[in-house]
Amino acid sequence: MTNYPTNKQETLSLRLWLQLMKCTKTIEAEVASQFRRSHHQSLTRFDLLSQLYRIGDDWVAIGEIASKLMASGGNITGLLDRMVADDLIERRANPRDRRSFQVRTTKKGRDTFKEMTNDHAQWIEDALNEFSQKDKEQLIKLLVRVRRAFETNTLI
Amino acid sequence: MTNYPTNKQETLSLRLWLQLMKCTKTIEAEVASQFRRSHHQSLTRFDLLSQLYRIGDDWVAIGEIASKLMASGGNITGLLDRMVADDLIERRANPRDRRSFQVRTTKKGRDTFKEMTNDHAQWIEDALNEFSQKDKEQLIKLLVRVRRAFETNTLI
DNA sequence: GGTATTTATTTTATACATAAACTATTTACA
DNA sequence: TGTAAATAGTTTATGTATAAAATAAATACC
Repeated sequence: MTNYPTNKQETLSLRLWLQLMKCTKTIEAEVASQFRRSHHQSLTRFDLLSQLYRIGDDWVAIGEIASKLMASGGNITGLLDRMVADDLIERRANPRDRRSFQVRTTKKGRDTFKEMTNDHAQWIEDALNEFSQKDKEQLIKLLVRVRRAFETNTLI
Repeated sequence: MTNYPTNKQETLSLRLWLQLMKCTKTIEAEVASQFRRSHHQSLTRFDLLSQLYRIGDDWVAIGEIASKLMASGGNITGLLDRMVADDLIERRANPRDRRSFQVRTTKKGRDTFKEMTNDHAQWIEDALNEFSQKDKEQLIKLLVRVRRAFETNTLI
């Protein structure tokens, strides 16, 4: 009796996943709150500006950014609308394909992104400066392995 | 000329944080999508049911769960409303404090949680079974250290 | 015992996430 | 060339997140 699987003996794998999530959420919440306070911008917007920067701050099709953001179509329209309203990006019709639209950062968008990036890098640097290069490298290596394991595992 | 700070030389700390986020998001998206498919439930609901289970599936004040979920007040009311509507939890006035309300899992809520927990543990176990116990333990240790570093750093 | 403060929750407004249905093109190809 | 299929975005519906204001009851304290 009372011998049913306890459901409570957390395996090591499960503990690993829970710690991973907890760690990420803690940092993410902190960074997001800093962005809101210091720049009145969200992490999502920062992410989008990063993608545009990576592309070279040139005109890009909406679908291309959407895929890089892992944002599902329905979401991107409103996000871009709001960012256009705030003059961070501009939108135009694709001259070659009348189904398609393109966006690009404005000067204000680029300036905002630059400030956000600098702050962001500084916060992370400050928080993690106690770690040795070796620790960081090992952690990165393990994280990449975990992600790969998960990706290949779930593609089946 | 063209000698401005490139803003592009990602430090090791930054790379660590980006990999951490990428890893977590990948797994989280997968788990969330499985929960939706298999149980028509969200990660947030699973999280809430977990907290209730941890407490012993007894009546708990709404504020207490809210704090454990790191959900900000305004959010919890709607979440609970929907879960009550789905008969996963029940709500009552606190007999001792007329400002306060309490919630508790229903039988359906407990059953749902049990099924979700089993599936969840299985998915994680399957995905991470290639890792040695030593790797997992080390990763957990590092993650806890990272989180601590961040928590203490930002409390200042 | 009455008033100020604190506490518990809800309401409101806004942002962001997903999925599914829809519109307007473009492309493939018979 | 005409029609089916694919593609690009938007719209709609719903769920989840934040912050700030509102409501109501309990507590503190003079």
